[in-house]
Parts: sequence; structure tokens; C-alpha cells
Amino acid sequence: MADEGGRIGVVAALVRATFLVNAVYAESAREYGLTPQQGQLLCVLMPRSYAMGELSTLLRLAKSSLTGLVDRTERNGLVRREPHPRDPRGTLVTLTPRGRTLAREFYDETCRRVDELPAGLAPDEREVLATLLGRMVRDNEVPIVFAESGHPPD
Amino acid sequence: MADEGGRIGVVAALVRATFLVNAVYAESAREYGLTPQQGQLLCVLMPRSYAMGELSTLLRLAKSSLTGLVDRTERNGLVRREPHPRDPRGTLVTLTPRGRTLAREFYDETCRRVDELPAGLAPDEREVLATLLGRMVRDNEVPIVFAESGHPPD
DNA sequence: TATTGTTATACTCTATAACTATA
DNA sequence: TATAGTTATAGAGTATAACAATA
Repeated sequence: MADEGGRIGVVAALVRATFLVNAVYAESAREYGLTPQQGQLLCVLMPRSYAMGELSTLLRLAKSSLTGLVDRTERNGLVRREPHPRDPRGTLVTLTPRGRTLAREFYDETCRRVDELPAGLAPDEREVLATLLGRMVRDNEVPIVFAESGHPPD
Repeated sequence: MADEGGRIGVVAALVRATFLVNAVYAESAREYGLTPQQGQLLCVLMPRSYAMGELSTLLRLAKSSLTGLVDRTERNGLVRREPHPRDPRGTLVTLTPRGRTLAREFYDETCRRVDELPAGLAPDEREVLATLLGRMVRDNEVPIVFAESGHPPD
């Protein structure tokens, strides 16, 4: 099932690496009783709170899809809806204490597992990989769906 | 929403690149009337046919999940179930002519789009990225969910 | 009128458990 | 008994369209 060793192109490399990371992310989420989507929501909310509309854009979900996701995650006691301080129409989604704890655990464990994926690369190669992917991510304006490490409070 | 430019670690780079590729893959699928899962199934079947059990392992899906996915894709006229030549209990899933055509178009378009993601990298940098990701993919025995380019017939 | 968010509805996707059929 | 696959069931995820409430 693994490849024989032929030179791989950037495209196939990216798509297959994506498949790999998706699998690791999903398995990690599962072990914390989360769906990948709820895990992602928690990770997004770690650095700060967002309004529903912002989350919708950030996660590329239809508004009603996000309503459902937040409903279920709220029902699980992990996030909470608050009135938006500046717009009475708006809603701010925030981690509950329990959600924050779980987010932290899920985030840390996921980091550990994803960190092992390039275990076969030398330290300087990992550095190069991080830099190149980092530029691609920046160039394409990928939102912070998974923060660097710190959790700067609001 | 994009980062300011700080050094990013391999883990965040991988997870965020994954988010990016997922989005591109999903959008490409959508434009061809496919769900990402059905698009992935078609891509897997491009090089050759597989038995249900093989697909289940390859795609990391529960058997019954795969049954449903194949049902829906078959209903759409894109794949077909055939008796397995060597095991009367088994079923072989194959692309229909229409499925093959659509798979080809979806695959090509997805390649085009994913290829643009690292547009900001120099040719030699793209090469390095492909090599490093390629090794990670090989080391982790990622199945061929997205072939290199050719479609060697059975 | 435009914006924020929810509801109604309909599929797709996924898993677990129980089942059928065939080694 | 073990293996290949399906069925039954339940819940999660998603989108479109229509709606309510508030600028």
C-alpha cells in the first residue's frame, strides 16, 4: 500500500499528506469524545472568542451549518453563546471552562501525534518543511484554525 | 486572518496546510457535483478496482460506512459492483465509463488547483517540499488515495 | 434594506450491532 | 468458526431556502 519510492510531485504529496493528517486529527478527536469538527471548533476558540458570522467565514461553513455545530457543542457543555457586546443582533461563541480544558488536552495530544508524522526527517529538514508549508499557508491566508502554541487571552 | 509572519512550527504548518487542501478539494468536488468522499472514492479507483474490504481499510471507514458510500456513488452511476473473480463472497468496485470520465476531470481540476497553492514557492523549493512530504507520506504508509499522475490499467 | 442568526427540510456521512451468506 | 458484505438504527455534518430580529 505504501509507495515503492518513485519521485512524487507536489500535488500528490500535498493531497496524500492531507489524508494522513486528517486521519490523525480524527483519531485524536475521537479519543477525546469529539468529532473532528467539534475539535476544530474548540481549537479555533482557544485564542479568542468569535461571533457566529466570523466562525462561519473562518471555517467555511454555511451559517446554518455553524448554528448546528455550535448547538451540538454547546449541548455537550464545551462552548457557550453570549450576546455580542457591540451588536445586539450578534452572538459571541466562547469556550466554557470545561471546553477550554478539553481543548487544551485535545490540542496537546494532536500536536504530539502530528509531530511524529515527520519523524523520519532530520531536524533541519523538519525546519525546512515547516518554513515552506508556513509560507504556503500564509500566502493563501489560511485562518488560524490551529494556533502556533501560545494562547494569547482576549 | 492570515498570520503576521512569525516562524511557524511543523505541526501547525501541517494542520493548517491540511485545512487548506481540504477546502480546495471540497470546492473542486462540489463543482463536479461530487461530495469530497465520493470524489476520493473515484480517485482511489482510477488506477484499479478494489474489493469492499480493501476500500474499507484503505479509506479507514467502517464496513457499513463504505457500503453506504458505494451505494450512493453507484446510484449516481459512477461506480459498479461486480462479483469478485476469486472469492464468491467478495465484491469488486469498479468505475463505470461515466465514473472514469468524471474522475479524470475532477482529478485534473483538483491537480490544477492544488498546484497553485504553493505558487509563491520557487521551482526548487517546490521540489524540496514535494520530496520532504513525499518521504513523510511514504514513511507513514499512506495509501494511494490520489495517484501520481498516470493511470496504469489493471 | 441590509445584516445576524435560527428554523425547516433533505441529504450525506459515519459508526455500532445484528444479520446473511459463504468459506 | 471466520470472513465478506449488508441492513437497521441513530446521530453528526452540511447546504438551501425561508424566516425573525435588529440595525
